[in-house]
Amino acid sequence: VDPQAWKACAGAAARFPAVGSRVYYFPQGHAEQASSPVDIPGVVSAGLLCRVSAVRLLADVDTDEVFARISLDHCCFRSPFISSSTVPDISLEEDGGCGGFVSFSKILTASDANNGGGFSVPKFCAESILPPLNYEKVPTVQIIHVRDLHGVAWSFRHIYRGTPRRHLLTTGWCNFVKEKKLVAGDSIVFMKNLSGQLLVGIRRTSRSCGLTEYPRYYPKEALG
Amino acid sequence: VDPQAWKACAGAAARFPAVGSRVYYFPQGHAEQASSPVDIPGVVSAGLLCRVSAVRLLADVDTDEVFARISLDHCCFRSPFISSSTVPDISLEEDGGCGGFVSFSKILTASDANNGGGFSVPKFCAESILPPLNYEKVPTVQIIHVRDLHGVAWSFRHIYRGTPRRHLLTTGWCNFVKEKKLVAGDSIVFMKNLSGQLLVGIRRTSRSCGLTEYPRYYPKEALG
DNA sequence: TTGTCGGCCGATCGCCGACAA
DNA sequence: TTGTCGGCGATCGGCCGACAA
Repeated sequence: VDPQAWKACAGAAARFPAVGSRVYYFPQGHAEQASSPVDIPGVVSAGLLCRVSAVRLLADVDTDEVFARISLDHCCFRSPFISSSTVPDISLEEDGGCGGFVSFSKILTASDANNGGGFSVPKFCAESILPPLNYEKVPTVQIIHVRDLHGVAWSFRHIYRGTPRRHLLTTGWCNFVKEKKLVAGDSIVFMKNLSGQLLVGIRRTSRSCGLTEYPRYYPKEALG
Repeated sequence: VDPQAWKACAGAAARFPAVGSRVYYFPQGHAEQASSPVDIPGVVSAGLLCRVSAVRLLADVDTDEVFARISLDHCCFRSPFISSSTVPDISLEEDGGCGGFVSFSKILTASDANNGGGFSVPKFCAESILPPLNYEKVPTVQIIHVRDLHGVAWSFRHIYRGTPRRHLLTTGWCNFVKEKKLVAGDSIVFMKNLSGQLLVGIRRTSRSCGLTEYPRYYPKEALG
């Protein structure tokens, strides 16, 4: 995915090593996070000096969560290594300035995540990222087109209404919440890239990982 | 699952070998149906004489489709073997009479499978399997409780109405259709076992295997 | 500035008898 | 006997401004 979008979604604390830098690989730390068991005979807790041969910035195809795949080289050891998005204490790769790429993240409130309602867009986010509205027309409304990190297109009705006036996303929003399985506490990241295209990313609260809601089997009594 | 329920769902043509009988195992036929590749070095197309050591009657946990797991013994070869529900030309195991176990199957019509409507219960099915209604009360209605082959309980509102009168399942039915992903052309099997308990099974049309419906991402234009 | 609430209006769900195959 | 249809009432989704934090 786009590196700037990746960083906006991963958050300011996200770090990953530069390609070519030397890092220590600790199987212990890997095993604690990996879903498949890690067992490399002869490698003990001391750590293994490696060279970073590649870093790929990716987004989970199901959850949209961003992560980095960091490939390591060793004399007799080569393995893909999936890190979490926050890997502190490793050398930082920085680019020079944001260069017109802007992003804004908001933690979803209960009202945002209720499928009954829309999404309250903070004023700063609307004015800095969303296309400008024609405030002379009433209702003051437009359809915005956004792509997620996988390139899938979404549209939202963006309206400026209420007393006092505020920015809201209505039609299209609840469908997005449903599809992405968002809950209150998750964050949404709105971004505008250099071409002016809108992107949307997701940062989930740890509690919402892998949660699944099963429908009910037992209808209520319904005697006529 | 209950052997009689299994047979009612598999259909009259279903056959499986008796335990202890001798059968030939053809890797070719197995490989054509298996989802995982079958590769047994040294076994060629000639077939392998085996003894049936066990037959288990099962229902797929996702689709409710019934199948038989037939275990085979050979001098130096033992493997679980999953057959389809129809395995002709193998010895037939028969039990003596139905002994009070009754079943009725119906192919779902468009009206049955439309989530808008209910299910038209054929008169013979209602009178031979469903609990008797009190026809003196109006509306003539009851809630029936049914278990699927996995033991999951479902309830349906069973009403006798319309001109001319007919049996219908209404409340609860459309939820069942949704959960089981039934489409027109699939069959539903209603059964009553020796204890008078109601069971429900499913036989799917081949076309509906593994079909998945994805929701739409793009809401229609909705300018106010 | 923005989170939550109740009102309200329109769309949809799903129960109904009519009618014909 | 039963499949399909249009009608229609109840429910729900979701858009709205009011109001207060």
